[in-house]
Amino acid sequence: MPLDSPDGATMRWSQAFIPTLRDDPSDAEAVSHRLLVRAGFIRQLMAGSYSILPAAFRVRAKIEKIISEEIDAIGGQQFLLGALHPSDVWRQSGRWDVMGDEMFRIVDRKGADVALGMTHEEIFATVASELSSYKQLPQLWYQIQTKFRDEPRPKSGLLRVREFTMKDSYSLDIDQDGLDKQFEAHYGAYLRIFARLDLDAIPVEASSGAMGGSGSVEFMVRSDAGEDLVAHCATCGYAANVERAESVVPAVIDEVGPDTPEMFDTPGVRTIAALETFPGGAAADRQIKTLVYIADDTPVLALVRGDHALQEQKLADALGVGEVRPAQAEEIRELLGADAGSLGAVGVSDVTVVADRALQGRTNMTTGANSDDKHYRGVSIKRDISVTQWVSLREVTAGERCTNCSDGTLDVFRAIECGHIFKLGTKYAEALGATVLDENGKSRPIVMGSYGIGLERNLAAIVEVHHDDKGIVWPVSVAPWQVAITVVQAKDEPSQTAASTIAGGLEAKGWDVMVDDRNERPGVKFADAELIGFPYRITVGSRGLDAGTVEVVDRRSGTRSDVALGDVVDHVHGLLSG
RNA sequence: CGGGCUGUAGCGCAGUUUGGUAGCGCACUUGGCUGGGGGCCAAGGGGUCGCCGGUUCAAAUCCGGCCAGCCCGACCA
Repeated sequence: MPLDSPDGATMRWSQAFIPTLRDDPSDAEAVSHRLLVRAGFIRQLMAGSYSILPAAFRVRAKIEKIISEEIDAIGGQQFLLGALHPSDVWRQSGRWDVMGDEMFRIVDRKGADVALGMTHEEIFATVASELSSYKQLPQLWYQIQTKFRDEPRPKSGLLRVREFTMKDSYSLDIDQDGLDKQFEAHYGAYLRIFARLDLDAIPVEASSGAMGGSGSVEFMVRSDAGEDLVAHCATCGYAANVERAESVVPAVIDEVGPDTPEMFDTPGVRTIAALETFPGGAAADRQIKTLVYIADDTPVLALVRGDHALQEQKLADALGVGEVRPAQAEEIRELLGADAGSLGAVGVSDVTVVADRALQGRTNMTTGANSDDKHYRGVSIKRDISVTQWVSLREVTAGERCTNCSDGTLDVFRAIECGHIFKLGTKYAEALGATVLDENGKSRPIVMGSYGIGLERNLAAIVEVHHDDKGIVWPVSVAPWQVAITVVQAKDEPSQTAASTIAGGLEAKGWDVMVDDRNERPGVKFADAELIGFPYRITVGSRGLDAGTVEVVDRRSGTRSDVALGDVVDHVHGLLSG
């Protein structure tokens, strides 16, 4: 029996609302967006908000069921919290300001600030304040509920929206050890969920970003429609978001250089590349790139090798701030007295200088002199620059050596973030007063973790991964209907009768069946079935019935086989169960 | 928020340069012929041309403002 749908059901296409389109929608770029609209699963209401039509609702319901089964299996208790949040809990955690424009805010009739929930740490922590003893821990709480985020740029259909459903769970423990255990439990549950969704999700090290906390793993599904970049080593399996990824940087052998830096004229030179070709300049890997960023209103200098790119999230993480932004031209001039293109950190004090480790110990380097059209050569970093903090700041690129194993190289590819798990720690419990007494009668904040999966994004990711030039190819586990029965001649009574009999047999075995009884041309029905992506299709026509057979088509492989009418239910049941 | 582009029937589009009262394909309705890969014939229905204002005898078309959507970038638990 199929676990996913113990109660099979039959739908007649002539009664169904599945508005398929003959042409691709003009505004859809991503494959999943194009196919989900065209196959009649979704319609856009506004930017970042979609109507889920019946076929998509069925898929979403199956995804939801798989997720809740796996979270229940690790001890989850399901809740349903409000989507409307009072501002004060967000103020208590400090995120009322941090979230900025991404939070939808409304004012109620009394003039009070209210938010539409974008995540629920604050609310679960509020509920958790009723816990009073360590004996009540651990707890694992979750819900499946709508989140609202006013994304600056919704895109790619269901992949990036402003209103979506998320399964978010929260672990509550007395200590870090308990958190680690629940984190591991989620890690396993997530791998099982993605396996059942037929998504090849790679767990990767990630930045915790504005969530805070110590540990963070993203589950990434490789796809060109993805918005994240993942560095992956096929040899050892190392995988990390480029926001965190590291790689081996071959050492550059420097000359010792002069005793002090030498300033020299570089008229018109404003870029690393220009200085490479300038007489008396230097190769990019012998230059120091100096970037000015603003972190929490404070300027900082970020130093990377001339041929390396700064990873902004790494800088933000190093500084312990939510985000950093490049300084404006005026801010740069005010700070260093020169324009971008002639900047350097030599002799700079009173400013935080964060440098990439690839620069450690380098000598005889070239960098800007904080005076337009002038650079220094012969810069020895240890001697000439006061570095506040040495960290990894550079963004890895494909083809570089893996840091985790001796002989692997890194591949960098786009991926969809299908799930994300965080070790939050005590931040929210402390802010909202969720404390319990430990065995010594001492009050301690609850240690929390939070774990999210976006339902519609996963639905879209499945389409991104499972489709061909004819349409979607749903995995059996989440197909809106696992079988379509195409009645070739709708007016042929024996065909309709045979289709109903087969549908009844499959339904009794727990499968969801769509009978295409529409009075359409066969070609239309075949094309629609392929577009929508039923895993198996049975063709019932007078030609076959005369010989006592129907045709079974496997959507994925395209394999067709004639099966005796009396055997087809068992045959297809076998295919679906295998 | 910067850059690019687009709003005309349910969907895909033409018409805008050069102002003259809206058109094509698909879809839809009715009837008929068909019937194993988007078939054919005939007759129909459907549009405040994104919105507001202006110019003009006359605006889808020209001018001004606004709104919405898409793509790239910034941004993004």
